[in-house]
Amino acid sequence: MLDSARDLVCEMGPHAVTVDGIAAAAGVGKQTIYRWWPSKSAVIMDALVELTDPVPADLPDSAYEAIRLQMRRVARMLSSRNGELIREVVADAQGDPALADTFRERFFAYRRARGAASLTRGVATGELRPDLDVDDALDLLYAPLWLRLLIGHRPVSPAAADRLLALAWPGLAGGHPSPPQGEGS
Amino acid sequence: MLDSARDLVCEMGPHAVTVDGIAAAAGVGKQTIYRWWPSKSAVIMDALVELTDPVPADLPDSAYEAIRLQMRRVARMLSSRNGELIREVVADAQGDPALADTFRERFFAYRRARGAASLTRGVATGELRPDLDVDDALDLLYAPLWLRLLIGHRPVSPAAADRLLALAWPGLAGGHPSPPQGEGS
DNA sequence: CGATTGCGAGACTCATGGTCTCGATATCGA
DNA sequence: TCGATATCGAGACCATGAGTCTCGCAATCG
Repeated sequence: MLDSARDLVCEMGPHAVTVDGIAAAAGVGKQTIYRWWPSKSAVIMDALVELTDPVPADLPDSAYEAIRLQMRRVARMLSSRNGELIREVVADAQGDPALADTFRERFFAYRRARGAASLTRGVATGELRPDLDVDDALDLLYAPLWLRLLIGHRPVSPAAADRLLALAWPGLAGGHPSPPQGEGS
Repeated sequence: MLDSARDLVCEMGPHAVTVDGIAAAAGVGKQTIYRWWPSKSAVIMDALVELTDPVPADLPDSAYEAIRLQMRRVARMLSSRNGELIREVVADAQGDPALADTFRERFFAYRRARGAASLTRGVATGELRPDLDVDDALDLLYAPLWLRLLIGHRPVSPAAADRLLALAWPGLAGGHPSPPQGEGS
């Protein structure tokens, strides 16, 4: 039933999702939904967490290629119908701190950890600069994709992922570690 | 009155803003609000556009410093109360394409153009690589700040802006233009 | 075969965006 | 000065959708 709810949520558009709609589509009573989930947002959250694809497992040895693959995967996910779910949850999370926490902990952080692993490995193998701040690097690489989903100013595509990685890479790999004139205020 | 509405919107939290609330706080009737704006979201949009700070005008000659200053300014804005307005608008924009368009055109693109100018100038002066894709670079630099506002996984601070710029800089300035093994699929 | 429980269905409450109406006030013309 | 008209605050009203309560049916259990 959790599955059926998830699928049925995906059926409809991003904002056309109502609890009545979910209940009707799933062939259950609204009360039954509220028996398991505390709120509509929680349902969508669970649908989101459900679709967490199984670990990709076999990543290339090259950190660059591994990260590229992960970025492409994220781009694909964000541009799929699942992206609509994410937009919905993120929208609801503004002004609902509890939901925001849940989203960060159960979805965002999980994916982020996977990306962090590749970066950490890259640091270990020397492909990435030893003093790399992994969190900053993750933001640099993935935030553009996420923002494109949320703002819609540009398309989220695997090609965009490739370009962004290529653009950011020298900084991550360890070109001259310090820019022009240092960075203190 | 447009101003008063803006201020009063800022008074309240991000999601605690209701049209009745705005009307009451502004000391006007709801109808009067709907005389000027088509929807609640439009009111907040206008409040947002209103606070577009006047052009900073004097930027340092160094592209790096100019961009750094702009990023810090954005970080400050996003972490101010105006950030709350933005969160509200972006949230509403999910599932309201018309509002999303308006936001992109009247707020996002405007700010983006300012950032693009600095980048373009940096390309002209040779500080940035000649083949730089300005749009990609803008995403790389600013998206992390925006995403931190919207997801809240990390704080939006001027220090973060500095770190992100420093991290991205080698790629923008023109370290080895192509990463390890090209970038074709 | 009867009692109890589970659940679909849908009525109900409440909040909020958006519309309609009224009455007071302020302006304009005579 | 006085009446007509327009403006606007106030708030009633409607629609929608989240979340709760109630009912009745049916399946299970004793």
